[in-house]
Amino acid sequence: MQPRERILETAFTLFHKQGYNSTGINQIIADSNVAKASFYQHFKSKEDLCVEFLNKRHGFWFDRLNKFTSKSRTSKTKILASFDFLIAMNEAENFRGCSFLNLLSEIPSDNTKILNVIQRHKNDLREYFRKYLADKQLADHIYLLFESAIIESQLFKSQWPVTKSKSIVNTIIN
Amino acid sequence: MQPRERILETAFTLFHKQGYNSTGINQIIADSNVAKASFYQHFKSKEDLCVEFLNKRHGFWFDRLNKFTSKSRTSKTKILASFDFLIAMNEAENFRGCSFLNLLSEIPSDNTKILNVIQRHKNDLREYFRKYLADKQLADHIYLLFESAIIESQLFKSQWPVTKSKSIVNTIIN
DNA sequence: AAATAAATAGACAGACCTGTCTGTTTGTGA
DNA sequence: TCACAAACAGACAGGTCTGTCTATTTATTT
Repeated sequence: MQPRERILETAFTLFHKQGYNSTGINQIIADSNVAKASFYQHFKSKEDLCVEFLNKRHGFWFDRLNKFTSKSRTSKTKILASFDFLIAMNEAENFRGCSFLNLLSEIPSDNTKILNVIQRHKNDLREYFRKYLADKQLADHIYLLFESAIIESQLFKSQWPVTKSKSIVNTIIN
Repeated sequence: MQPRERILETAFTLFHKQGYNSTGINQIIADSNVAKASFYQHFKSKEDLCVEFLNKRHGFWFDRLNKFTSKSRTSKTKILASFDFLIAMNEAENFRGCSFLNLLSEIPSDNTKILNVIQRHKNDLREYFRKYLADKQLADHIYLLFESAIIESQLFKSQWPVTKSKSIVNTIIN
């Protein structure tokens, strides 16, 4: 594997596991067996790597979501399966929550470059629910419960917010 | 004002405005006109100060919430007013979101000391809604929408998630 | 085989951070 | 007035961080 990909792979793991500010360039290059000069040949700064990480995570996350829900046929079952996807992700990633929301709290609020990537990701998620539902109000309602499910399960290190959100969605959806 | 209080006052402002990791001890003591030795006489570490900051913020936040909703008489209007409180806070604090949720993303996930304080705060908020509603499922539903309203308005730097959540709550509440 | 590009190791600058320490000044109560 | 405690200023240790630099080695291409 090429150095650039090794770096992205390592950043993908470490940024999500440890957070952005707690992960230094030195650890990234050590773990990916790359020289520091090579790193700065491929990425002009740590912030640059962060943007690429978020883009990679964006693709990864939606791919997995779509794969996970692909078995479901109806809109309703697809949406309910999306909550099951959250449960699976919490399990697989030890309740580390959403990389995008975590970064939102880590960056200064005037960092528009990264903020834009985060907003784009969440807009796509909002659109994901709107795609399946004619009732846009209902779609937003579900989007808000979905976001809560993510952040609250991270906070309480428990699946109850997801299962509760899912059961609420099950009743409000027609 | 005594040094200890000056420190807490400064930390209260800076931690919320800049975040925990972006605020150094040196800035705190400079802004509060206190010697470094004095700081470490009152707080054994930065983490120690962080816990006290969260406790102060907890009291501050619930005080303001209760004051803001005190005019409302019924459970329903009190709950709806709680969302108006969020709007006012976003306005006053420039969409910086919830200090507790922000810290959740900043600390390593094994920091149980701070995590406990965060969980306690959110449990109290969950209890706040349960206090007004016999239907505990409904109370949790509102709690989840309330949390979404906080985090999403911070994310989009916009009040729409709050007004949308509020209007949803207005329809699901009896 | 020679030339060019890419990757390597790792020292270094310059700036931050937390926490400790020394020594001085101020304030208060006996 | 004397003693004691509290706050002061600020140097310092020891560690972190990002990003730059030199100099060497490996690959690839012509």
